[in-house]
Amino acid sequence: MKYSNQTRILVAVDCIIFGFDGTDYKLLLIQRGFAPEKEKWSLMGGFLAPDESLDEAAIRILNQLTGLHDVYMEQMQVFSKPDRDPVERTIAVAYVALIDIQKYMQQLNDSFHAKWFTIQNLPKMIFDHEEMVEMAKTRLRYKAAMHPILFELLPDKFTLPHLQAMYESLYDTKIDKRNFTRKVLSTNLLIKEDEKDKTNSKKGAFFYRLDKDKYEEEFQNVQNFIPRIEIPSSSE
Amino acid sequence: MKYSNQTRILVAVDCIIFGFDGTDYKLLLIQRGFAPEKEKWSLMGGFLAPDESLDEAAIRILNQLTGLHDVYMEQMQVFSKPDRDPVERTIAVAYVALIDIQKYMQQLNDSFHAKWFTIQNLPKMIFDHEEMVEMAKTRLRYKAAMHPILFELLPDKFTLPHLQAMYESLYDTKIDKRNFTRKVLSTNLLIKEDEKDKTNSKKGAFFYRLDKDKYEEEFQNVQNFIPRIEIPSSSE
DNA sequence: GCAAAAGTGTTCCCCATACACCCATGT
DNA sequence: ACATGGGTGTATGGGGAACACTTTTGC
Repeated sequence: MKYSNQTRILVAVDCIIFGFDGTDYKLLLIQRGFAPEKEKWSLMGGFLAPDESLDEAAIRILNQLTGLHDVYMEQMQVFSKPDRDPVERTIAVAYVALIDIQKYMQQLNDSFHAKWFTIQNLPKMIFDHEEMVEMAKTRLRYKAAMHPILFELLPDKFTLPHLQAMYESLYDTKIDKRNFTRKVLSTNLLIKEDEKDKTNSKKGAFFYRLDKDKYEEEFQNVQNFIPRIEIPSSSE
Repeated sequence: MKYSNQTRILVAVDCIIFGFDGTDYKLLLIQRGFAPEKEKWSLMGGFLAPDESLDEAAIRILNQLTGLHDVYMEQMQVFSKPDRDPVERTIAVAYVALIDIQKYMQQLNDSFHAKWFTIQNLPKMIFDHEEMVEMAKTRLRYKAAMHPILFELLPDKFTLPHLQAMYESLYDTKIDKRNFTRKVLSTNLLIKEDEKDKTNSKKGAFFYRLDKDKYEEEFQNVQNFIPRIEIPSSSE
């Protein structure tokens, strides 16, 4: 039995994939090799299959491109303007993924002609993908101000200056390192390693790693990572 | 031209409609008069039409039931388990609406057999609608702790005790009225009227109304309406 | 020995909380 | 006059922000 007289619609999933390279936020895009909008860049996307949920579809699509599993990903919003895809009426469910660029580098699937773009310098994209990215940036800023979500972008071992640079770059602000250190360590989410990272200084900065259990346990707690910032608007 | 070899899917819109009657939070449900799941209650829903966006569909569907325009409504999340609707594969985009019960009372469309339920005492619902409602409650608590969203549930004129009761009920807590008053008034979102509401006391409580312009301007600012509350988890 | 980044403590101020009494009015 | 809910001020403490010098080590 079916519902009669109703329109069935194509459902796409598009993944907005963020990374951080130590200095800048990056977005992973693929070059579209076919019409329409050949030459323009595109989010990694695909269509919802009959036997999978949207979350499963998003995981599948992300994995096709990056080879990664166990990536932080969440549903953002559906884009549904009737004419957003000129080929056919399609609605697109946008997912946001945060990945550690290092891991991706190792597992890249090159057949998609993917490329990282710094988010201040994005190319023309197809359809409404630019709008999706704008919303994702806004939400990331909104959410990261209150939840320790940016850890998803970090490698397993990272330094406090590295972490601080992520916040400073995301909010385009300078943060006092003493206050930042105190605030971050007071969450007890970080575990100090003995090892140091000497790539950025002669003295070297201690590595930390995330206390995974505590992180998951306390993820929802509202933190206050960013001082005095006008937290950007969000439709959430 | 069309995309070939892809599955088209039915797209539903379901509206989670909250109200507040001065004491309790309410949810507006309709009784399903047809199989499957006859007798159970349901969110107000409908299917996405070919020429409308999801936002438009949600507004249309809400209007059919309540007759209301200009209602606060936002997209929550898509529910997409392959077997969520036994009739046919359907994905459902859940929208959350906040309405002033008084206004609704005047404009109710009775042909849907709609009824308000207090949210502590909800009936069995069809499909995954209970899950949708749970998520909506969680998000409302999450968002209302930081944004002045609950004003959407209030009539044009309301009193401070009325407003306080909304917060106390939502978070199941007692709030000190002096601190609450100070905090709320410090937002400058409220305009005091000369008139008093005498329905709840002999002395009467002053009416306030919302400064609409300021409200829209500052909606995104992160406030801090709820003291010492464990803000409930949210997938946002 | 010097340049360049990492690490570390203290003071102050503001804001959030806790707390109790008087006011207005209908009965 | 009294009961009921409405309205108001103050004192205290904690946490966020501002702020500068020492340490390490590769060159």
